[in-house]
Amino acid sequence: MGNKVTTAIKPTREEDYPMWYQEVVKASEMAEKSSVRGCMVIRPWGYALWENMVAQLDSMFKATGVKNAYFPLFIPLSYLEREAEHVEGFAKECAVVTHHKLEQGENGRLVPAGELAEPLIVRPTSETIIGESMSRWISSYRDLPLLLNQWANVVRWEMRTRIFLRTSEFLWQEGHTAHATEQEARERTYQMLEVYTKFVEEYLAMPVIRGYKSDSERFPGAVETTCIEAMMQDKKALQAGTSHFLGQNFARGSNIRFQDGDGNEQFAWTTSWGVSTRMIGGMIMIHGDDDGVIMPPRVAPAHVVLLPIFKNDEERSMVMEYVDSLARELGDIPYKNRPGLVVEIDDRDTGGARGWDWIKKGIPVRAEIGPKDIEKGAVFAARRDESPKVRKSISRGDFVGGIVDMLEDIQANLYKKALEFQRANTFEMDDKNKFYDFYTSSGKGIHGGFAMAHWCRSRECESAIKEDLSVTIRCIPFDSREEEGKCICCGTKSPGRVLFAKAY
RNA sequence: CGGGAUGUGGCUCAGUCUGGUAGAGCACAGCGUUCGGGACGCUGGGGUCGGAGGUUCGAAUCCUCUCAUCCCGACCA
Repeated sequence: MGNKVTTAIKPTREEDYPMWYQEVVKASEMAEKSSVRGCMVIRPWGYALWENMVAQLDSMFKATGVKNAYFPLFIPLSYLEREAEHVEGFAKECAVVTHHKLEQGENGRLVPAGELAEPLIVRPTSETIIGESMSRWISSYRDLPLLLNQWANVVRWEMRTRIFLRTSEFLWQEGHTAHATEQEARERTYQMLEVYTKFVEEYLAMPVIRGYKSDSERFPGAVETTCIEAMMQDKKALQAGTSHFLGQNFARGSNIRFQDGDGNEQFAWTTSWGVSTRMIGGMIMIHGDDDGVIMPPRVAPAHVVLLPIFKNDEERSMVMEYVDSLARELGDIPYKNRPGLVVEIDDRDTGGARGWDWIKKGIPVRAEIGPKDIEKGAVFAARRDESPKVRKSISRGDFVGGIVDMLEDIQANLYKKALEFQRANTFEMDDKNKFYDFYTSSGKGIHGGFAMAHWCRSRECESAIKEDLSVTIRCIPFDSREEEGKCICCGTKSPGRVLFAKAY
């Protein structure tokens, strides 16, 4: 009782962060768990967000010369075997198709029949099957570089799943490129990581740290894996995207060869890079509050919801007329990569619950419009990045004229807030005891944060820390300064600091 | 795949120990009163109690089997 603040989402982040996340996803109607084990249903509000993300990323890829294509869902078992580390990495989580039809069995149940000569796996990633095509398409250095991307679903049979963050089936894009030289392939690897960084920071408003993965965290079969890591509000790290330099490993496995200008035959150098629906989970966890999702305006499924208020039919027709014309006016205002603002009109007569539905969904701007506003030629507006109670009367002209600035201001605020949080919870550490305390000290189940600490580069120290604290090396940051130091674990010489954190 | 728990209207659960043939809150529909407000009242729709078998005059409740989900451990965009 008393003056306790009621929140739309229970439990709150502080009370139980993982449960809060589940509730936010449900309450925002973005997605739900499917009756199919480990899979999710992405609902219209969540899928519209994904479509906006896809549209933006797709145009950014194309601007770098990448072209889209589509490859089979099914991959012959033998293809996977072509790269040794790749097999090891993915074999344990493959869905396998062994039959091609169903027959009536005893007691009328359908049973699989028609066993396949060679089982097919459902793609967990497509390096091998795309490599097979590349090997046929490439014969000369003139065919290079080959820059491909596919938007697809993939399946990884996960033990424990979490909606958006880790599901057995998920949506993503996978870029695959082949190059004549090592240097060009490496540059492409970094270039695409930059694209991801730009997208995630400028559109999802998520500040990230770019870096290299340690050997143990590398993509199976890659020579070098780069990544972007973001800090969630529970101070855990989430990998938001990866870009791999594959060397000639997959080219050897898939026989991707070309003749260079001197007539010599060489293996191509390849890359692959991907981001997935997991980013949605990250966006929710980084910006959401105890009232639900907060959508960054630049990717929001809709920008403004208009909430008409009326008591009778007479008021209704007057208010709706005003609301409709306002919606049309807003719909003609271009915003970022979109031709016009997306406006929702919610005229349900469900009392106050109506406004809260949109708060939970995270729409950037709400505007209540009733007879009093119309009289004043105004709207009663609220921003999702402010308390639900903060609502201001703004003249219609100022609202329409200032809406883009308001959206951009929300976008900037979200990024700023997230960056401040990340910085406030990132520490340089040189003392092993302090490091261990950082990740074990009590306090509502949320510990530590990001620790920038020295590491001797040995696998032993890395796994000792993982064993002791469930803390892993998220990346070796690109921009960490040259600095000699002592390994946080064993005390021997270290060439520089790396980013440690608990991770999703 | 090991350890623990749970399956009852759309959701959260009570009822299970001490068998007697299904309940609450929320959500949903209708009507009314309200309302710049997560409102209130009345009325109503919706469940073969995860599934199969057994014990019994009678099973949500007891027994056996089975399936599924969740939490904890080894893997992961």
